[in-house]
Amino acid sequence: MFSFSEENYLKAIFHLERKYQAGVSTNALAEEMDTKASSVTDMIKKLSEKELVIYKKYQGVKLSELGDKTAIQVIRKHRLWEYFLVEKLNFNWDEVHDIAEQLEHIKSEKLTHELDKFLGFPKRDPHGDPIPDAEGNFSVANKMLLSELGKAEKGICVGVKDSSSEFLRFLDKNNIALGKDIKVLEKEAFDGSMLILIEERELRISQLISNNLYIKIQ
Amino acid sequence: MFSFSEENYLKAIFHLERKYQAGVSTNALAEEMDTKASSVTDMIKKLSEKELVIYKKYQGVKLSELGDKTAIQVIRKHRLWEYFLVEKLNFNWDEVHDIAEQLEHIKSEKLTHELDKFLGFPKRDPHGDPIPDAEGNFSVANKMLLSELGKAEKGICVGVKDSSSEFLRFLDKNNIALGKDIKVLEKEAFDGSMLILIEERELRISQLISNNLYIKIQ
DNA sequence: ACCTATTTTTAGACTTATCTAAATATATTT
DNA sequence: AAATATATTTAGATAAGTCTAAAAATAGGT
Ligand SMILES: [Mn+2]
Ligand SMILES: [Mn+2]
Ligand SMILES: [Mn+2]
Ligand SMILES: [Mn+2]
Repeated sequence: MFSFSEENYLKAIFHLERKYQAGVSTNALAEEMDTKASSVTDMIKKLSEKELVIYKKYQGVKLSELGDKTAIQVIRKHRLWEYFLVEKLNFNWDEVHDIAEQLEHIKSEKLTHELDKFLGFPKRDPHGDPIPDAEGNFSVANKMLLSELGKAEKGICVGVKDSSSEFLRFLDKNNIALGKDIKVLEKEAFDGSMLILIEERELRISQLISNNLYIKIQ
Repeated sequence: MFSFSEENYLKAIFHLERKYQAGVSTNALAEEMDTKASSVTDMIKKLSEKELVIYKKYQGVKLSELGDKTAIQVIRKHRLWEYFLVEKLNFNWDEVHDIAEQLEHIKSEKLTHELDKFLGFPKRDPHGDPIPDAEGNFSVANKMLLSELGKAEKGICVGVKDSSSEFLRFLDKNNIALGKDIKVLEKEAFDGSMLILIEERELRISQLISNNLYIKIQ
């Protein structure tokens, strides 16, 4: 159907549309895809010919209905495979992204569906991101960033915003994991750092950390 | 490491070397790869530059040690994924080949190993073909073709030579499956057809069928 | 040994996806 | 409103993998 490269562009546009709640600029896409603006223009033209995106010169790009649907299916596969790797093959959550980048391009609707069934139709991937169902519906969670919580407020850790290996291993090292209760004990106005209580341990974390942890309030 | 196309060529050369027990000709490879001889020559040159094959103009091609090792790893992944699809995801044995053709190119040694472990280190794929271990060792079985059996001889069905959907579905329809006992009741000299006994049922099969079923004698 | 048929290679072209450098359009400042 | 800066597109090139058509090498038959 579509090439790996086309699928990767669609996915990138999908994420950038949500990030900036607007059309996606050539430069933003070049940055996200780690490529040059001229390459992006070329690809956008091709995606536009295939009716996957809506594109007007110099005006940025956005996904068509078909492009959106296609991007979601790629994301669905990515997250299902990540879940598979962690839950069935003993991978750690910081090791799965690159492999899922490959697996997300495998073409077989039956495979995707049977994998989903085999995994018990999981709702979230190892990083707390929602796994769209076969129809493309995401289950939305009312999560917020830990940095938005005030003193004495608490919630459950439900996701990470940054899912780089570096950040995930930092969390591992400090025993921060999805599903754990977190309570804000102190909040430092000067640098945004906070003292949190997690599993009876007190831990001081910088704002960079609290800005990348999603919390659900009960 | 290597491209999908390169890996597919290596695999094809590997299979043809065994099929003809000799160097592989450009035309044979073109036929196997479903492409043109000129494309084969181009690719062979590239593989030769990368030291994956030994090639002398007009003299055919054979795998180097590195090429052999690489081909075996691709075959290992192909067969492990086929096993996974049948044993864990409820695929029928005639549905898995095309998906495995995609999955065999996923690059991650850890993934291959963890998958192998998860599956219980299976020795054979759903078609009875041996799955090489991490070091590339195949377990050899002393199988023979059903067509080579004489009247009153018997054995266990352990593999298929042709693993096309058409053949596999024919076997399904006639309740022929790996692991079943087969006894030759009659053998017709005229057309090579035979009457076999399989699970208390008598079945007449043409030589085309008996030529594509592997049997192990007790 | 020569002629012919077959196999294999080469030459030149095309597609996809990328790049650099240059041109053009849009946005921001003065 | 003009000048300048930034963003985007175009032009032309490259690499991988394929193709067709033509040339060259090998194999077979007499
Ligand atoms: Mn990921
Ligand atoms: Mn994820
Ligand atoms: Mn197969
Ligand atoms: Mn197989």
